[in-house]
Amino acid sequence: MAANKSQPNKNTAPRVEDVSWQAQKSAMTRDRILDAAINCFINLGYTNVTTAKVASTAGVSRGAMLHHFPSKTELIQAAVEYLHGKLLEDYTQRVNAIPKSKKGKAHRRAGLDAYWEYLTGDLAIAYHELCVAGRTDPELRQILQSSSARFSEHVHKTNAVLFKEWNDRGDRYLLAMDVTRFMMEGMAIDQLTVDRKKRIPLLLDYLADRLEEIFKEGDTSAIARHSTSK
Amino acid sequence: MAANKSQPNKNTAPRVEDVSWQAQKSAMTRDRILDAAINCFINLGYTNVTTAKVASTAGVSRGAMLHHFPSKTELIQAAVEYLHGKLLEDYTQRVNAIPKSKKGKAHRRAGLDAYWEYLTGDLAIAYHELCVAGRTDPELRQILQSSSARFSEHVHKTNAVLFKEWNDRGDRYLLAMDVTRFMMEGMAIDQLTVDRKKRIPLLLDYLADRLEEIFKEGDTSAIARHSTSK
DNA sequence: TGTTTAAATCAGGGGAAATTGTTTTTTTAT
DNA sequence: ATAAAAAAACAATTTCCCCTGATTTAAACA
Repeated sequence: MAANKSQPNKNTAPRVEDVSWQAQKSAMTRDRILDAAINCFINLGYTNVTTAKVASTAGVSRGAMLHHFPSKTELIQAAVEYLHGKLLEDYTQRVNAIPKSKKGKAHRRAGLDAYWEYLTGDLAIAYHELCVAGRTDPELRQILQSSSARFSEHVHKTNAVLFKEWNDRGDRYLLAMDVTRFMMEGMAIDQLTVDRKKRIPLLLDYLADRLEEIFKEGDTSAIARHSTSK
Repeated sequence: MAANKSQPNKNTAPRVEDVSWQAQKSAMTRDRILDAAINCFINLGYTNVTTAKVASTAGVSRGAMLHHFPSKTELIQAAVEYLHGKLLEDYTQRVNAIPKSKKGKAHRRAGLDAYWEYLTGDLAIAYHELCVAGRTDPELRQILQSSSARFSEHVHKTNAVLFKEWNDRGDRYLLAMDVTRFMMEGMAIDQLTVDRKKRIPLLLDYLADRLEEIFKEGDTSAIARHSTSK
């Protein structure tokens, strides 16, 4: 579950330009620890995470962890950044897994489904929990803010690439992004409390149709109606 | 902010069938404590709430609180039920505050705004936090579940009365309810993290237009489009 | 190749802080 | 005067963070 990197092989003669074996191993346990921290977020919830739990989950001693993260704060900080990275990776991976054969409407619909899978995944749930906890935990809030700035930047760029066919649509693009995001986030959050799985596909269909409406070539009725009602 | 009940008046002669003054006073401090507990949820976050904090917030001693709630669990339990009551009251109050003069589209739009105010209010935010915490706290989860069953029942009935003009619309009614709820919940959650106030009215306008579309008399295109895409 | 050196890892514990439930004392109303 | 309610001090458990000393391992060098 933890690091799926290849084990450093003692028999391969390391060349001088290679990072030393020790450094490799060190980086590996560092990642093991961060993965363990994220798993603790997922399984225990942020408030129940202690350094001891993370260490035991990672399978390292607390003393060992201390070499990488001298204090709990630094551990959390690193874990949040690591989580941001994994979130981005998870998302782009799901989007990239969409068959290239899908075009137009089918492609957009597949994108919605991918986003849904992402949102209801463990990583996104844990991240949401962190945000909620940050409301009353100034230190965590600080960490999240400084880290999420870079994250948002990345997401924005990634989306601009993924949806380059639409991002010259200005307001429509922003509207579609927001509607999708908020509605699906709302659905995902609700999923935590009550099980309404049966209605999910129905609602995704509805949302997909609304997006088609927004992006319909030359049709400005949705926008027009919107701006007049304001 | 706490109890806005009238102080029990010593001069009013209590009749035999009246509850005794002591009982009144006792019930009053009970409510004070529960209000304090909810304020603690709001200000400290569920995980940071301790019995001592609640007592000091309520302005009573811990010993006094023990008379009403012998253990922390019982306090939380009572507070959750109390919160459910206040949520329902908050919501219906906002809806009832809509001027009777508003009809049709304007009425629906006012309903949306009222729901938005409710969702972004302290009570709803605290409740959401409880739900999130319940994911990894079995005891709290239990409490929420047993209490939310009754709550959902109430909400359902209340909505059926509030929106009696539409709840004979079957699927359309359910669709509108879900879309509204999820999109607005998503927006409200996001509000916790980043400040996107500028886009909120825009999105509420869009949502309002979609609801009008759903409820447009005789027009089945939205539903038709939806069910065919399934 | 044998030896040295420095880094990484491990095991355990100290000790402070916080929280909960109990018990005792004081107040208040009947 | 008495019984309920509130206050306050008490006790004991638990939790959790950080540090110290010992051990292993890799790399550096003669």
